[in-house]
Amino acid sequence: MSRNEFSCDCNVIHQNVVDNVLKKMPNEDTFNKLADLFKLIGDTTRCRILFALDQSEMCVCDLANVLNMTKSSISHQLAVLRRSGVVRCRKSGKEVYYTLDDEHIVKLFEIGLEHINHKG
Amino acid sequence: MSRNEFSCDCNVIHQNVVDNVLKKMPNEDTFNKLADLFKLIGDTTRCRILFALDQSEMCVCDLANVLNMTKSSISHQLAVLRRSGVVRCRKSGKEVYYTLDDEHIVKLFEIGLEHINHKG
DNA sequence: TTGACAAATGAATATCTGTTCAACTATAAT
DNA sequence: ATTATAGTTGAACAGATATTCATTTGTCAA
Repeated sequence: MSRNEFSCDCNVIHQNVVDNVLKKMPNEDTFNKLADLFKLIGDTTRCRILFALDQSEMCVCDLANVLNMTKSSISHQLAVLRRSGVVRCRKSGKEVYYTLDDEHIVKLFEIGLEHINHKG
Repeated sequence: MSRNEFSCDCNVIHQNVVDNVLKKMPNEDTFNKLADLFKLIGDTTRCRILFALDQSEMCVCDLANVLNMTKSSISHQLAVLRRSGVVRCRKSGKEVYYTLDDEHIVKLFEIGLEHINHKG
């Protein structure tokens, strides 16, 4: 009957509360996607890359200079961001130019900054 | 002159772009705080805890049942959330009741979900 | 064609982080 | 007092992840 097999090591104390919350909770897949989204921008390097790209389209070398990091590590992170569909790239000669491909991220940044300035 | 000592392994390709972006970029401390905030909600378990607490105040046992996890792991995560000031607790008898202490987080969830439903 | 440079990539390393396990505290009930 | 339960905590472990290093690809210039 209970959806808890053996993972939970205690009995329910407030059954009605638990049932009510369970009814309203999104499914596991939704939480995984949501957490993945925040994990994506929950890294200083990627935060800075996205902020930089929000200001201007840039090639990997430019980004490496702005962030003061190696091209390789930037490239690795750009690959992550590309796979997640938040940045797009365009090749021109030897250089590869990156741009933001998702405006939701900027919105999240704005609220995040608001939160930070509001608290400590 | 350049703020890049030896960390960056390439020369600037578009100096004006780099300079412009550098001027607009927030400082390192801001990025760390921002990334920490997103890291905090960038975990499935913590996401689910916060969602649950947004529905109703709950004790650790209730949460353990809702998430189908051990009390210990829930308690560890609650400690993280407490330290970051997003949840608050209230003791009553043997039980400890947790509530949300930050409405910004819920806002972030909303935009995150919007993004997820919009994309895949 | 050769050399130089931008970028990507795979493997290895180091670090970080979530869960488990065991021990402990505190409160309530018998 | 003793027992049971709610919750916390620290250490250990396992899995994830960011950076480094070495190598490779592709493009431009000489």
